[in-house]
Amino acid sequence: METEPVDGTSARRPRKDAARNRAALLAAADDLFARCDTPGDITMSDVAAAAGVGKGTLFRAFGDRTALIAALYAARLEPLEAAVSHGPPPLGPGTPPAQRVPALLDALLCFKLDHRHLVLALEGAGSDSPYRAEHYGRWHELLRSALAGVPGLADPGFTAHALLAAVRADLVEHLAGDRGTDRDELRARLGEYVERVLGGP
Amino acid sequence: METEPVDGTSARRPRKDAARNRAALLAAADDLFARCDTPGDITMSDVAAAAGVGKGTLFRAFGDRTALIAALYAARLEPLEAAVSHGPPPLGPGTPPAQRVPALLDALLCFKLDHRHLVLALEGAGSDSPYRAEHYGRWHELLRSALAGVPGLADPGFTAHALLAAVRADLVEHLAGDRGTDRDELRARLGEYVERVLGGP
DNA sequence: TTGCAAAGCGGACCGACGGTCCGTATCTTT
DNA sequence: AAAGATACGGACCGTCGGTCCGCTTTGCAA
Repeated sequence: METEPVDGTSARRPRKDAARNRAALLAAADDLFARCDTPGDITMSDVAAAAGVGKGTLFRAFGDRTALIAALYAARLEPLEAAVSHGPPPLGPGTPPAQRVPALLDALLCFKLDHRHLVLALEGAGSDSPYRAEHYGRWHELLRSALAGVPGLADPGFTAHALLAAVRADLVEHLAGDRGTDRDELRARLGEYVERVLGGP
Repeated sequence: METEPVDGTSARRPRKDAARNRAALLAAADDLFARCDTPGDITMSDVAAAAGVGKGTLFRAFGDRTALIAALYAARLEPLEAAVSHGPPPLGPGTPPAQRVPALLDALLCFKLDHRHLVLALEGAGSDSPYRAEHYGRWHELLRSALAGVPGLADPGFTAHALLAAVRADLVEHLAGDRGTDRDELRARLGEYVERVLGGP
């Protein structure tokens, strides 16, 4: 006898305490990463303790450290991804490349400025390169397709990689955090740079 | 009574066995990092064992893991740094920026292609960002000063950061290693990109 | 050549961390 | 209410970077 509901999602409703603990863990992790200087300073035990649960619960809920951070990251990134995939211009689809490319990069820069601790934690957590993360692939493809509409660009794929590299979390952290560059100044610098890549005046 | 020689260098000649062991350790580490898939797979004990010395010797000689890798890196980078600081054009000083900037970045790209394992090991080793490494500062300053001679560039400092980001080790690894992009094709793509940044209309 | 400190050696040892396990407690369903 | 399923939690484990200290080697000097 099959009690499984017919909708394709094979996910069963989590138990109430499980859901509550998961939320507590996310909140605790977010808070801890926000306060600390270096993401590496926060241990998994710290997170579990701060959430008031055992370590087993933490690992049961998320699997491993990387997945925990990825879950945090995904939650914060979701509004931006929504704005990009079905929001109004200049981020949403249907915007001419000459406006959309700078807008995308500016949004990404702002996101990294606003969530430095998270992005640093994510890039520092995985032992494997950030380029294998699924969300990088999405952003690259998005930027590549936008760049494809810019006249005179020989290789939108490489250009997309290079532009995304200019807003990498640790570079942003270096400029904004260590060297204390002002947020708006940084945005302006990036804007000038992007315009130059796109092709002048 | 002062037995210290008068020349300012307070470094005492290392003992013969120490020098031999240090060399053996460097060779062993280089070999191991070259063979492995992921730098993280090589432990300090592995290196010591491969060199035929104890772990204490390894840490006595280099201090910690990061320093070991940095020593390897510095040894390999030295010829390039020499070519840049007092070699002939197009790398050496006295080259017009329009030629020197592409040459520098191409040389850096080739270096990272040739020493992928080392650079990945270095960037992956330090828990702190690569931007705090001293050699990054040197390359940034070098590139910045070259870019200062390019007309119409609003902020050579940011541009230098952005261009250096385009040849970061893990991006190069992603393109050349994972996606299997051909070496010369990659160089060509980078060249086009750099020209575009340099040569706005 | 012999003596003797200083320098170096090496591997047992340590603390920390990510991750696992399983007896017990809690929830959900009938 | 009873039973089965699910989750809890913290003791536990393997590994790794790094330290410590008794023993050996080296190089200087008499």
